[in-house]
Amino acid sequence: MNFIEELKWRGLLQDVTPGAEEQLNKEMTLGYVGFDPTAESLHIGNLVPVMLLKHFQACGHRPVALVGGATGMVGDPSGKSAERNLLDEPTLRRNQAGVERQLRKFLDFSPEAPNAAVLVNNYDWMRQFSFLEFLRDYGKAITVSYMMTKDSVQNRLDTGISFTEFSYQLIQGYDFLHLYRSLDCRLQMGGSDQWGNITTGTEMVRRIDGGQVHACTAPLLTKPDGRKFGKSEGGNVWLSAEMTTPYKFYQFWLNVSDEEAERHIRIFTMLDRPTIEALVAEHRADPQARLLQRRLAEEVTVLVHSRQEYETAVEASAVLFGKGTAEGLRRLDEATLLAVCEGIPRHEAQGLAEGANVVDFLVEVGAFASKGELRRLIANGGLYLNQEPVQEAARALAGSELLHGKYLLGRKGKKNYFLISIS
RNA sequence: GGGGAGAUACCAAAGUGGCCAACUGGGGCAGACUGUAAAUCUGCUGACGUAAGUCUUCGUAGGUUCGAAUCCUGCUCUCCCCA
Repeated sequence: MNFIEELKWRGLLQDVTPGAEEQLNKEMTLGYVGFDPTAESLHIGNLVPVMLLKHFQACGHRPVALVGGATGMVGDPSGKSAERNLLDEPTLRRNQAGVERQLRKFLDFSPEAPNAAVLVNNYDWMRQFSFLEFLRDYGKAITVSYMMTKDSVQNRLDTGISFTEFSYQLIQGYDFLHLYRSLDCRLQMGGSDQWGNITTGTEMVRRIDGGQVHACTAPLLTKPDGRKFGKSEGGNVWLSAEMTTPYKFYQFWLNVSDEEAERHIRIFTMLDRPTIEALVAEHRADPQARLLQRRLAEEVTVLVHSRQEYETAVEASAVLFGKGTAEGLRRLDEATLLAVCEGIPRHEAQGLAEGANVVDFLVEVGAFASKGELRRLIANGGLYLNQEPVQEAARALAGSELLHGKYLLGRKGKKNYFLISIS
């Protein structure tokens, strides 16, 4: 399988250096992607470069996942409109461990495979560098005017950029040189926002060692309206089950628009071309069945979580979004109810005073942050309890409304559920 | 080193003594329509309060004033020009 061709039809290729394809066709090649540990978990935006590595391996090449323990200490200016605060050391190390653990899951590291994946951390080779040594041996190879031409720097010239973030590309560039020297790694991949940083690397390898290395990038995903990809109601969609429950994760994919679904199924699944084309055709014939969304959600949830967690998410979705009438909900036995609600936010209450006011109660247990907000929501008709709309804010709650005498299933808008359990 | 400009709510950006909890746009949330879609339309978007209203907010610390986001001073940060 030709890697570059594969990326092309999947819509995963934005830029590629001339000669990259020849190199890949010539021999098994090492290629790397860097992940800076800016959070304890990767999010679905990072899934794009992860897929690059997966396809790279599937095409017979050897993927290197680089965790940016060192680069993460400095801060990448790419795509940032302002200087960020540096993460402290303990946070960074915790994040690093989390990211490493996740990366291991996506690639084949089994030692018997000739193209087994490799995991490295640039902190390992950057930490022993002295500042002077780095300046003398590597900083000399790159001119300031070259560094200034990068978009990531240009965009910050008016609003300000520290020397620290300005230097980021040198550190990342050195990574490439290091991997080239130590592993004969010849390709760096990433999102298109990384193009500037990556080419600084290829340039350093060329000027310092006279080596020829290559780069390719994937387009930055945006929603059809141009907004950033990867956020859903209330924030990022994380790969960690603790930070984004598998249910929410599944729901995110199930909710993508038709347009996005057609693009995403090529990007985020390993399904082959005929399979995908058939699915797309079938979906277009009967869009309301949302076949594409279902399949996409299945593939990605199974990849990131597991088959079992996927199945739980499907069951929960069926109950919450099916013909979920109030009576249907009451008929569920307690175990099923709890299983269904596993992935949704949960709040504990110390007991329910008979006749307690809805607004006061929900804010008290922490389901909502502000009474004003909740009142507005109710006035708009957006609050449901046990699948029935709440008409007025002053309504009182009765103990008889509780499911199994201790649960209250709330819903904000069409799809945001929460469960309150009362002891 | 010298001179100039600036810091406003999630972001962008008005406001230059009371009419400002702060125009507007984006984002976000909700409603209608639908397919848990897109597009469109509508409402909301500091906290508390049914409301009248009260409280906290315009980089930061003080000051002037009956009254400040708006005026003055110190501090922090940013940008531009000259050297």
